[in-house]
Amino acid sequence: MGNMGDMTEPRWLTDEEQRVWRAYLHATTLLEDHLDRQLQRDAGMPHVYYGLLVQLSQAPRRRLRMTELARSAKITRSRLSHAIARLEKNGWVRREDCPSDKRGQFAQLTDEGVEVLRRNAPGHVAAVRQAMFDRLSPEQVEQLGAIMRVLAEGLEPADAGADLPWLR
Amino acid sequence: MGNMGDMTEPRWLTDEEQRVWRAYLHATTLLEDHLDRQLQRDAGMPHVYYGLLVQLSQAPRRRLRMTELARSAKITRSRLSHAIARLEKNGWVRREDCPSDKRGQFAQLTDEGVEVLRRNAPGHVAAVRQAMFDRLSPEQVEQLGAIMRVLAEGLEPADAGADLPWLR
DNA sequence: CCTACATAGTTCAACTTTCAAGAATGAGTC
DNA sequence: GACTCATTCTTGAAAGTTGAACTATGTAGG
Repeated sequence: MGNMGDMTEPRWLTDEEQRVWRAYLHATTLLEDHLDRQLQRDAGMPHVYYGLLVQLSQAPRRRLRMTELARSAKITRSRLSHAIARLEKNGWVRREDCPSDKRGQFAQLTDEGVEVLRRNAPGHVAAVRQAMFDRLSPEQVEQLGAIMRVLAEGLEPADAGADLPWLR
Repeated sequence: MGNMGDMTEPRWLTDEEQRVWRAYLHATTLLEDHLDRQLQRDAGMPHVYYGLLVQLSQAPRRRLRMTELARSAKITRSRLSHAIARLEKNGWVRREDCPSDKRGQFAQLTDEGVEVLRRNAPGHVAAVRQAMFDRLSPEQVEQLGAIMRVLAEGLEPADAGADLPWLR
């Protein structure tokens, strides 16, 4: 059932495409693992959690609504709830009620959280630089940026509209 | 302690580098989530597990030693043990003792496993194609391949030698 | 006000991943 | 053989993630 009514042979990947796809998977998993370990070791949290602190640090009053933070970090609200609970236990984030909407919560970066970022940002930037920017030519950096923007665009509004492009 | 003796101001990312880095994180997480959901929905397993079946399907006799499979899939042996246990419960993989090394185990793809792949490969390829290759120009595909190969190289021998490049 | 429905965030259970042991076998040396 | 150390794979507990169900509040229409 499902898509079995499609008689056409699927368009397999060419050899070149397969090579690129594997290189992509290979490199992205290695890099994510590398950063995860670096941050787990130095800062005591996974990469995603670190990203949450960064987002908060750049927000006005160093705080964001949960939904907003989830959206900008590309994670589910459920995952964010767990993550913030953990970061709160660490003392790096505090929750605050939203006055204008009693359902709402702000996640706010504490001074301790700022300090954790201050202490770990150099090491993290160094890791990113060493893994990526020190190895690519300026042209490649530009190409990578363009490519990643295209890919993100294709997945952004995500599932909605993906099958119905005329509704965009 | 650690790297606090370093008095030099860390080399922060330029604006352009930051944009590229964010685009990279953004696109890679969206894509991985997308494929995970596609495969979870259609094949009942996460992307990594699907990758294990693919690796096995391409190996001689459709089987690989655990360590070999872990290495080629870039995951720890521990993680692989758990994963294979789960796939075995599904009936898609079977374990076999290695005659020449009594510590060793083969993971072998079952006929059922082959069938699962056969059924899901078209959908998966379509997802990959739609997310990546249908959106990039041939030049971009080539550029992406080159870039990813460079990044992988830098992380490949991984932690060993990373801090001691003169030992390579 | 009341109903119906939408939105914000949390919680629970099932599942996956990680990390630190641990059990068994292999390999080298005396 | 006995000792030591390395390698292979597994296990168990803790941490993280997911998807669905749930609570509470907001919003629109009668």
